[in-house]
Amino acid sequence: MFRTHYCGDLREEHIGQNITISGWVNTRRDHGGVVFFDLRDIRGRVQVVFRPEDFSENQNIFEIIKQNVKPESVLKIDGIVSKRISGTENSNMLTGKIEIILKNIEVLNTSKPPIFDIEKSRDVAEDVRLKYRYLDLRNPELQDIFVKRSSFIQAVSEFLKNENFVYVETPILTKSTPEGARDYLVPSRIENGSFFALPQSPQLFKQLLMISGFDRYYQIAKCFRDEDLRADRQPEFTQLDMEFSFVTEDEIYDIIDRLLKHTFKIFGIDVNLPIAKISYDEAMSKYGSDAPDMRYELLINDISDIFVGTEFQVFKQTLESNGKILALKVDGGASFSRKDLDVLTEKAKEFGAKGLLWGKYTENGLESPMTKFVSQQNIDEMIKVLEVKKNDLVLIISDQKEKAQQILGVLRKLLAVKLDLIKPGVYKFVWVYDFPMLEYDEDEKRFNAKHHPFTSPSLENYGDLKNMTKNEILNIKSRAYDIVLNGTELGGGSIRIHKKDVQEKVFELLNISHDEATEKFGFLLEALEFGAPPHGGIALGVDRLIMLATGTDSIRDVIAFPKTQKAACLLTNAPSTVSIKQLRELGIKIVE
RNA sequence: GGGGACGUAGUGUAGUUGGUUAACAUGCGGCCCUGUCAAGGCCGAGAUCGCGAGUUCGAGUCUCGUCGUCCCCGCCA
Repeated sequence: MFRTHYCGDLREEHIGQNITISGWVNTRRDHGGVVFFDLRDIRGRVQVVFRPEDFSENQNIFEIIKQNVKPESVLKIDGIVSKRISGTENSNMLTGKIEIILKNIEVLNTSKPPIFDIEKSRDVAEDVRLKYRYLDLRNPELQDIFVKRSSFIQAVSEFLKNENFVYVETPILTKSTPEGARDYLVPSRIENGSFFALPQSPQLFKQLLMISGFDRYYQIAKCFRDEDLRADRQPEFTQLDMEFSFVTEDEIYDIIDRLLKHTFKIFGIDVNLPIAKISYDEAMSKYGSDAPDMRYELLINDISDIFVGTEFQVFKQTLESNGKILALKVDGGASFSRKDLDVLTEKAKEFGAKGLLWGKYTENGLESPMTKFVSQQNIDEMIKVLEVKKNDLVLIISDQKEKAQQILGVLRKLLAVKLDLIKPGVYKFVWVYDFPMLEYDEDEKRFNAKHHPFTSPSLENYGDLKNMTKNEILNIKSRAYDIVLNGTELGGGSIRIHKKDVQEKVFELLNISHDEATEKFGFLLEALEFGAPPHGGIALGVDRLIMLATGTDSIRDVIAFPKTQKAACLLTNAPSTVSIKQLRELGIKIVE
């Protein structure tokens, strides 16, 4: 038997017991006579004491202690749990009041010196960590994240079982639908020249499951998108995917609210219900983002009206081309240095701003590059409307509405960090609803679905699409919603289209021809004709959720074997070349 | 596709305006040490400064290229 207890579970209550533990040597403290070492397993670590006086009959053990009690070797220890000598307790360890008096030791395996210090692995360069990920994952902090991730999934299953959800697995080898993200493709051996695609989401399958009558479905679904990576984006990620029949938005909000409250307890986070709701338009105009961070105010203001009739060319041109003049008032920001303002300006330009206007309100009035061009009356009014106080800073972007909102949204986040407005341990959820159904792609000169093409429009009677103007079409809202946590989109969903004629009309709007729609989604359109129930659903990004809930800032910390920014696995060296034989079977030739 | 940061013993870092023996910590090896918990003390080994060109009497340091890791823009319905 390898163990009677886990190392990390031993406490004062076990004092006097003969126990057996197995684990890895964490640190060794050799005093020449008495030797201490910590043994570590998934539950924690405990101090083992080797007392030479106990082994005067057994010289062999001295050699074992010397040679094999080394970092990361794997030992089985028989011993007695003892209360530590008064004054030698370690309050930093959960097992710090006791220690194990070694009676017998068995070396289960040796270890080369680890590439890096396990307990400090998070300070090591990431490529080294990823190459030796199995060592990195011995770090208790990382293990804790994965244990919590596991508890989260278990709590989800428990909760959804009580709500009558059925767990169904959908295919990984599926059909390419080149809408949205780039697909990962898998060549077919049976039919050379044909390809499967890995799912970007189980979207269509879960809708089919609703048509099959499963009523409520969920899945912990692996999804794949062949797009460039970010700190919060991996090519392969996990979604908690759900779909409901006979459901309205409010019922979905309610279940997700309760699901989040239930599962966030695992992270020691209390979620206040109901979760707040904000319309897309309000989120954009106040927060400059469709994923507003509600942990701080710093709201965007529209000051266009003040400058109607101004001779200041920047504002004048914006207003003439139906743009907006938007402002952020930054409390105490007048103390920003020239360099601070340059950084903000650079950031604004990175996101497409033509420039960033600023004004510091000081003893001498407004100090700003625009005072030369704007009337004092306008400035006074702006100060009044924005309630600018002495020592405040005003940042102004004058541009097309959406762009100005987006840029100030970015600056808002930057300023919140700079001004330390974000208090640790605060978790603010918000639902965003009433999304526009479509957005216009300037490059391709066509409409794209903002959510996806199966999202129900919110208008019951959206009339003859052919007679609608571009602006009217852009004003159609969809029955889509996102759940946002601390300024990060955790997930999104929608009430789907369950009528064939509506789905066809939407395809038409998206400039997807009848033939194309039949080719790509014919199976769905046909299924909609066989009694598809009204349905809707949502998917939550599990990796992002765990990332936020555990306070890590990289998605790679919550994925056991993540990919690098070039989508490679440094541990296995994937992707890699394959044999000519494999390629021949697939009918694939590599072009140089 | 684009912008930026970084790359020096196993690991984490320092290395001045280019100057001859590349430093420190930790880890590793040896010895000493009976209450430590990042144990301590002494000794020792360990680096073609990511790779390749170039400038120079001389390059870790400057230039160009290249590879890799990270952050961001585009992209991610």
